[in-house]
Amino acid sequence: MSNSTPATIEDVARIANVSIATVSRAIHMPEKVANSTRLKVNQAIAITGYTTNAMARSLRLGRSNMILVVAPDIGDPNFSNILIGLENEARSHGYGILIGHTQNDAQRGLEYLKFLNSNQAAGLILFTGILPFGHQTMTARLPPSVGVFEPVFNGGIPYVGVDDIAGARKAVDLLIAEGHRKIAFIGDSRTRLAYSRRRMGYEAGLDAAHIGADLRIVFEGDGTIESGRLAVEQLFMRDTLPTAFMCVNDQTAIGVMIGLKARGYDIPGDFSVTGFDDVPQAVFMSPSLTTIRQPRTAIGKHAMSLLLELLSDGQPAETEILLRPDLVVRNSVSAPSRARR
Amino acid sequence: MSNSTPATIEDVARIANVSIATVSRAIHMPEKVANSTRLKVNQAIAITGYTTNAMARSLRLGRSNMILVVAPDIGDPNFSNILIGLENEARSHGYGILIGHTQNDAQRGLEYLKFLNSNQAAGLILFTGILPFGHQTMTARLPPSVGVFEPVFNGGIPYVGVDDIAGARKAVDLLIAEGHRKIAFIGDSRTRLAYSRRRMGYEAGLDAAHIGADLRIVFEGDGTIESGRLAVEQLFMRDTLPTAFMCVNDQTAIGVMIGLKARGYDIPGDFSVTGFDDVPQAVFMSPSLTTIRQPRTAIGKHAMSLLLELLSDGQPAETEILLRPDLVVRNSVSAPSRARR
DNA sequence: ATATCGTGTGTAAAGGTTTACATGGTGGTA
DNA sequence: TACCACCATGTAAACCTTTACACACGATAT
Repeated sequence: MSNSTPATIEDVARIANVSIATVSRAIHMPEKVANSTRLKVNQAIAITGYTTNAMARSLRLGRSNMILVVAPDIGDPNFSNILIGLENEARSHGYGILIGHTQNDAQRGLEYLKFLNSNQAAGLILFTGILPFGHQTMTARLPPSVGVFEPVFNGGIPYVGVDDIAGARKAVDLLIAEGHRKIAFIGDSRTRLAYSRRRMGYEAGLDAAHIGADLRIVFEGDGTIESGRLAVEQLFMRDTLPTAFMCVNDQTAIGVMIGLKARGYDIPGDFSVTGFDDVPQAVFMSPSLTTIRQPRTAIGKHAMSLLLELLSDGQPAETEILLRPDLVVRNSVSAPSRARR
Repeated sequence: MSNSTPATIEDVARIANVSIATVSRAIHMPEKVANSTRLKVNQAIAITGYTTNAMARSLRLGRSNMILVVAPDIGDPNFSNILIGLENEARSHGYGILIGHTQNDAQRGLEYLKFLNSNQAAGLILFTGILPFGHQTMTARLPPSVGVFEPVFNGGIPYVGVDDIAGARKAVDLLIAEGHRKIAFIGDSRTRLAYSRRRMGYEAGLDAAHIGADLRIVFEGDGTIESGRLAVEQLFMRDTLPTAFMCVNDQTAIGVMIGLKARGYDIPGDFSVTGFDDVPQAVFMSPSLTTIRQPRTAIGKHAMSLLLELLSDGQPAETEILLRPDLVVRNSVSAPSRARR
């Protein structure tokens, strides 16, 4: 049982006194072999401790049982929970997941492309909105792929994300319900499509409340903590102050809060702040951040099952799955202060 | 170039007008083939876009180019940065990494064991202090393995971690230097060896300062936020109050801070608190947490290079690599209040 | 001149699996 | 009884690579 070399299908066949073909069938197409034979084979498998050599199997089948997951940054706090969803779903279907991160480095992107070309992955999960493989992409044969968070630039790849417009709408509606009318949007329309959509939700909410363009303030940041801080500085300088800051993501919100606190303001007493994503830190901030939660594990699960579907059918059932983001009310929002209203 | 099926070594051989053996040699043992031939082969490779089929290669060689990383929980905030270190180091040596998490579920552990047995991974990185494979472990042939954070129970497996004793010593020394003498240790000696070592650092620090057993308070928790909160409750109930709480990890410290704040105390005015790990949240807490930083990316890098060494040599150069943890001074520690001293 | 050696290349086997095709046996129908 | 269909199983090829071994050729030593 604990021999030096692993048992092969041939060892099993010898012990069960059948051919290797029968062993293979007993494992993968049990209904094709007689009950008595199947029993013998199973016993032999138990005796030898045989497990199918995945290398040989993949070679023969021309596809592996691995899914490559490529993200720009695995350190991203959004990443790990998605990974859990991906991993669970994959494993329960006999697939494993391989991870790679590009750090937006074209060289590394190419390495993954080579990796895919060498047949090491049956499918691909992409976290970036763009294919990380440079211009070679056009000529490359990609395996079945699914995007996460937002559509993949080159098109043709289904994706799983969150309904950003609806999510943003929930945030802005909350602020309006609390009585805010002068609501700033600290955004970032350049890096991610999802971010542009959040802005659309913001605009839609104000439209619905008949709040005119004269009360709208939009600051274009880049989704980082620093850009949130910068937004506060700029708005104070231009003396166009809102009563609430609706931020495109939690990072930006953190920056905004740092900026406001540095100027001695109280949150939410003087200004309300909302985020988007519900990163793990959000609950530990002071005040804890009211934000929009992404159902991360569910996103991972859906993305993987969509991919698995693709792998078996060849045709995606749907090209876009948008999950419902939920409002998480904490302590960074209140009614606008009388003084500033 | 973008044919339907990938180019094989045979396609390259045909175009270069050599045998497949020569192609293989040109790629893997370039010094064995004549310059002119190597040139022809390289051109043919460029034309066909050939990449070695990793499945076939692994099958022939009897080992894969994948490293399996098994952690109890990939959502652990300590995890992702280590992963970055692991991934970078692996990739730069032509290996990819596969990830798995056990959630302390024996069933899943067994699946990974089968996975290893089917030759899909050349090596193993283990995050748990115990082998996650149940009692089958004894009989199993494990590939070369390296532990992270702490030694692996069954022994024989080298590991990379942090010098927990020295790290804890830095924390307790800081508290003592600030003037604290009655320092509680909120610990957890049961789940992880690393945690016991941190306690040893605590004891050693007090010994060195000649602070007697009568001033030492040790609460046995389980390393969770909740256990930190509970520790505060218990100590208040028993009316044995320290001036500082030295916590076995940041989670516990978070709990302690929640407990103290709930009772209306100011940190660090009334009580000082230290953590260990420097999780990403630590900086966002209020007050921000003074803690001991684990060099996570470096740990990942070292663990992987140790494993790669094992894969080529067969013999580990060393069986234990302890990295130096650094004190990160933030705002949760000050001199003890006069009232409580 | 022949023997010896080294260098560069080709031939073919092996690695473990899946599956198209062939085979043999059983039961049913004409 | 003869034929056919079907079912369970076996045989062998194929997937793509690496590498031990054989071979051919030219150079060097005897």
